Amino acid sequence: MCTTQKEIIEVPKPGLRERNKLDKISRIRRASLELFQAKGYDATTTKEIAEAADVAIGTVFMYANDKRDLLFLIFNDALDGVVDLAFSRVDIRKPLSLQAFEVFSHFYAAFHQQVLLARLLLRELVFFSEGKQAAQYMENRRRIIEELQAMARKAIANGSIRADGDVERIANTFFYLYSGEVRFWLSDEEPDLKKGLASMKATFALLGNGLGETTATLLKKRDTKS
Amino acid sequence: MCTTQKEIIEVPKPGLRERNKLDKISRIRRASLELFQAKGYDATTTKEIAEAADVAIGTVFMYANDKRDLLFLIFNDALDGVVDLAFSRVDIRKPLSLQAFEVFSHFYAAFHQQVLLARLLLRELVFFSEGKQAAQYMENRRRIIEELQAMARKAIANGSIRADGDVERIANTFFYLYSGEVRFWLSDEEPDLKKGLASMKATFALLGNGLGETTATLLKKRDTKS
DNA sequence: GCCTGAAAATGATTGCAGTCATAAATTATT
DNA sequence: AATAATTTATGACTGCAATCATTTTCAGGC
Repeated sequence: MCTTQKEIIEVPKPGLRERNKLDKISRIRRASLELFQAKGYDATTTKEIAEAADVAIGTVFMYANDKRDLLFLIFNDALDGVVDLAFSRVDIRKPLSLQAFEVFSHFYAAFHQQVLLARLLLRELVFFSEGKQAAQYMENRRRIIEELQAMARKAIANGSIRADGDVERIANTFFYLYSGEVRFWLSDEEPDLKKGLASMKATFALLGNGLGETTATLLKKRDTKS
Repeated sequence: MCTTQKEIIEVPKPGLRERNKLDKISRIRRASLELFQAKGYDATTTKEIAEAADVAIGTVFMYANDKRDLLFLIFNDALDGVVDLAFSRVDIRKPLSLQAFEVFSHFYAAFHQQVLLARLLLRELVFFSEGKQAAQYMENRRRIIEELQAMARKAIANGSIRADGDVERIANTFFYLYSGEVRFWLSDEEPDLKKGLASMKATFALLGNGLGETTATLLKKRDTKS
């Protein structure tokens, strides 16, 4: 029976070693979160975290390349979930800029519950991270951009945005604007969720409408054709 | 003669103390630059910098709050100059997105000469810096945004962009796009100046033209009117 | 030229992030 | 069941960033 079951289910055996490992990581994450919240990031020492997690200091640095990597360890799983949720709710009938806004608003909601840590996360987050956990974060970001590209592609197929657009550029542009907006929002002492969202929405709309530099040209062309 | 001269020129006397100070700062800057370039940022110790600059370690931390602040110390003066140059060359007859592109292209040129350090600078640079030198950098950024706003205002007066635009939002938007673009560019192993500039130009043009979400609406309105 | 207060400079010291040689725990092999 | 191989865990230790009590240097008043 047992052997049969083993053969039927493909990946059912986490293995003792693996389970121990995950348990330790989990304890480190919890300890980091609690101590960072209670004492602040700088005031918390990695040794304290190790003690609270009941592991040796060396173990902490097995799962986080350095202290800042612990911030990613804390957020990564949660953010993966947010990405899933955010993109499962897009409505491709809406204007693309609004779709993008709604996607990113989920991130705002998540960050708003952890302003202090979110601020630190974004402070430490940069294009050139190297930590184990930061790598997962980067992967997450790649996914976001990919999904945005898919949205842009559909919008073009839809005819809801101009057809000459480069989906990669469009996706990156939304991401750059989001990055700027969210940092600006979090740089406030006590970030206001509604205000932050309104600002991002307006900025996305600006991209949607454009500055109007070519409007004149566009109208002229049409006149000539018709 | 001397006393007369003293009275004529308003701020001619730097004072010995001030001169010593500036000299020390200058030596620290030079030593930091040389060592960071020669050995890399992480491999260089602050003690080495102090020795090379012929000052005590404590003195280094009088003029830089921390090690990352030294990066700003290195770049600040140069960047101030770049800002001056960049904005002195704007041609308000061109499309706003092109003006902005030309402004930021000066930064690309500057960073291109110091890719490694520029990467580090932008890695360490964030919205929430606190160092003495970082503060100067922030001030610099404020100036950039202000100038961008002025450019947007003129463009509206010009009639070269839609009049309903919020200049603050427009300026921020350009800055966010630049920030994203420049980081993406520098994240490449060996950043290509032309490619980087072309990418920023295209992204700015996208903002200028918009995604075309409202084009249909716009044309319809016009048809109704005429 | 001397005195006093203030600003700048110093470097021994401290506390922490992160390492690494060693050990323990788990899995694989016979 | 014994042994080998591999992965995970450990914590004493190291090197460095950053501090701060003390000393030195300068300016301005008398």
